[in-house]
Amino acid sequence: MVETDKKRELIIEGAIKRFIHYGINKTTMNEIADDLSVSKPSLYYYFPDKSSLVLGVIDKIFSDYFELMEKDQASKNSIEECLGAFVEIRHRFFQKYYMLHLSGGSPDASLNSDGLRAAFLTMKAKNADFHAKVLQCAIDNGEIAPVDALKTAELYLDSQAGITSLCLLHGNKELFPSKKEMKTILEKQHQLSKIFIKGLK
Amino acid sequence: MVETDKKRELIIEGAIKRFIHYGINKTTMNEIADDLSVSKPSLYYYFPDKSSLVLGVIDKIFSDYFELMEKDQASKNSIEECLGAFVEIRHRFFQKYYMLHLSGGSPDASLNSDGLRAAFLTMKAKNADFHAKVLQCAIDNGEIAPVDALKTAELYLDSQAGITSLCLLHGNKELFPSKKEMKTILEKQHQLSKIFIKGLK
DNA sequence: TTTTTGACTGTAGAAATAAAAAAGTCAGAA
DNA sequence: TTCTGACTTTTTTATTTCTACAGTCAAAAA
Repeated sequence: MVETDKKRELIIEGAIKRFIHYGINKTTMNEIADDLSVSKPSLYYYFPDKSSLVLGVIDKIFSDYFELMEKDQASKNSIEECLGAFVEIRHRFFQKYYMLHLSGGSPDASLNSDGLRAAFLTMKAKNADFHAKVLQCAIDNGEIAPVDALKTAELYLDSQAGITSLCLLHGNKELFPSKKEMKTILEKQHQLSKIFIKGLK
Repeated sequence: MVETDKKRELIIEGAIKRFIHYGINKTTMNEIADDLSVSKPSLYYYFPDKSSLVLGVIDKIFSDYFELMEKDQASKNSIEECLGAFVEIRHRFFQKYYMLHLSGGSPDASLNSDGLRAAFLTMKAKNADFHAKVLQCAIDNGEIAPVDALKTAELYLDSQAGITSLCLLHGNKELFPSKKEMKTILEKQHQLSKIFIKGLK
């Protein structure tokens, strides 16, 4: 059974490589299989369908994300420092996995199955919980004034994601945002983040 | 010539009525003409093409918007009160003219001609200037700390528009946002607005 | 001269259809 | 238990046809 899990991981990693370059919809099960030098039915032996594979991919990516976030949190001592670092982490993940359209609703119909939508909402909730925890720490430390930590974390994340969503909407309609757009997003997120935290004091 | 301007206004108002219900793309020049009991070439006598008419419509709507904003500003004395009232005004306009997709980039290809895009950017800049003016007042009053008023106004408006953009992206994919979504947007905008202003003190 | 119109044209987008590609299955081999 | 070649079914894409709309014009009305 441990061998099976290993194979599953291998397939997920192979899928991610393709997804990063071509997106989910433009990657076929055959391509993933060929990359790994196995047949398509082998893939279907480990994953009942493509959606399940994508689900596995999303789980993997977010597990990496949360691991990184938690590791980074430990090394920071002020809430400003902490959230500033988080902006950077989110930005890196956003850039790396942009083709998977993991941020926000599905622009094209990449992830529109019920299962994927649900998984994505779970991750969003987990992210909100994580940020709420960080805010609660800051409240307990007296760094910021007492507020509903979860509600505030959700608003904070919405404001951050809103910036991204807005910039992409206005920006060039290429399939990939330009270097300059990316920089603008990052800067605005940092600025907004700073003002937001200050507004919580 | 004053008669001509009157006719133009009448056409614009007729066009707005149709646009509000069916959107720009699903409204034909013939329908607008029929509503006004004139022929299509009459419309083309006053407007060289449909884009020009849409441009006229946009000018009218934003002129109403800015008029209302300026009137409202006069009756408020704190920056919190002022921006809170502005959130409400923007929300009303957003709701009323939703079908024109005036907020953010063109979701479907409603306004994609160069001229319309330019007009829209002009309005956005005007709005930023207006909000910058309000912020500058607050700075001069000592209500908030000194900052680059224009840059801050732009960030503020982006954060507000970002909330809208994000909620619409996640929400139901009907052609019109639900009552509940609208309420959520408004609430989040108010909350974010309050924290933002507090963060500027 | 200014404004309006009926009758027209070319084009852009919708609808329909055909072709291609990809998801998913299965009997059987390793 | 894990894997495969050969297959079927569904989805996507490309192509064509058709329709409805934007925009024009010569001429009439004001």
